Amino acid sequence: MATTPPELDPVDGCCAPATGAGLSELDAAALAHTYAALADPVRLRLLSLIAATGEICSCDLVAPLAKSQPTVSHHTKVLAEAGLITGDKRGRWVHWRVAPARADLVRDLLAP
Amino acid sequence: MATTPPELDPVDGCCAPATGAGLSELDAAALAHTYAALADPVRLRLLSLIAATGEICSCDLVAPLAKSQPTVSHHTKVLAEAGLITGDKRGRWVHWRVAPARADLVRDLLAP
DNA sequence: CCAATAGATCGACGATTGTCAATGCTTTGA
DNA sequence: TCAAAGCATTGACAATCGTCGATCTATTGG
Repeated sequence: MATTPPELDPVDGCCAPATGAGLSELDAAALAHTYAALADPVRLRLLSLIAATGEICSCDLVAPLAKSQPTVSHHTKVLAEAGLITGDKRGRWVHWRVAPARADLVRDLLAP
Repeated sequence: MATTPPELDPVDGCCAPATGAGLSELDAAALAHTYAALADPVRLRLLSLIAATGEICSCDLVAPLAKSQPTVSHHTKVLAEAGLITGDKRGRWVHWRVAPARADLVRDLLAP
């Protein structure tokens, strides 16, 4: 390794400065968005409740999480926007499930 | 559903208040801490650079990430505190590597 | 010993986030 | 048709976070 730092040009004013190896900035942003959805204890417990029950209604999430209804609604929205869960409204209730395409991933994410 | 929240006592000094299924609050907090470390695009690119090179010095991280030196230092600290990377100081430089115990995990986390 | 360099820490700033009370919308049951 | 229930949205607030300039510490080379 160089005893003198390689001094790649600081920023060439234009495009992504040749990160060379590693994640692209786009991939990094997308990944970070997913991990941000998992970066909250309440959301992790929420997700694990959904994963454990297979399907659960929002009204049955408020009590175990010990959070207000708007707060639970907020967290389900974040997880849904990250594509980790999907909810379908049947009558008065919204039933949440792990997004099918992400089922395996979610299982791994909850027990790493 | 109870219209009144069950009023679990915030913490009963003892055990996890019957979440029933799912993650314990302790496990959730620990997991969330790890995912929080991954919830930033710059840290993900930083981690992928370390993973790609096997070992890299801080001075070689500033340019590819296009962030100031204090910012890079901050991010390496966050990743290290999450146990994802370890750095050893050799002379004037700190060399960063993926934490050996987490190598497999990190590989999966970067290519999910 | 001194000047230079790698890196950490501090202080400050704007931006984002988690939370709840209040309110609005929609669907059901009577 | 009406009251109630499930859920979303809004607005506000404190707390946390990402970033950088300035500064401090430690190590090297001369």
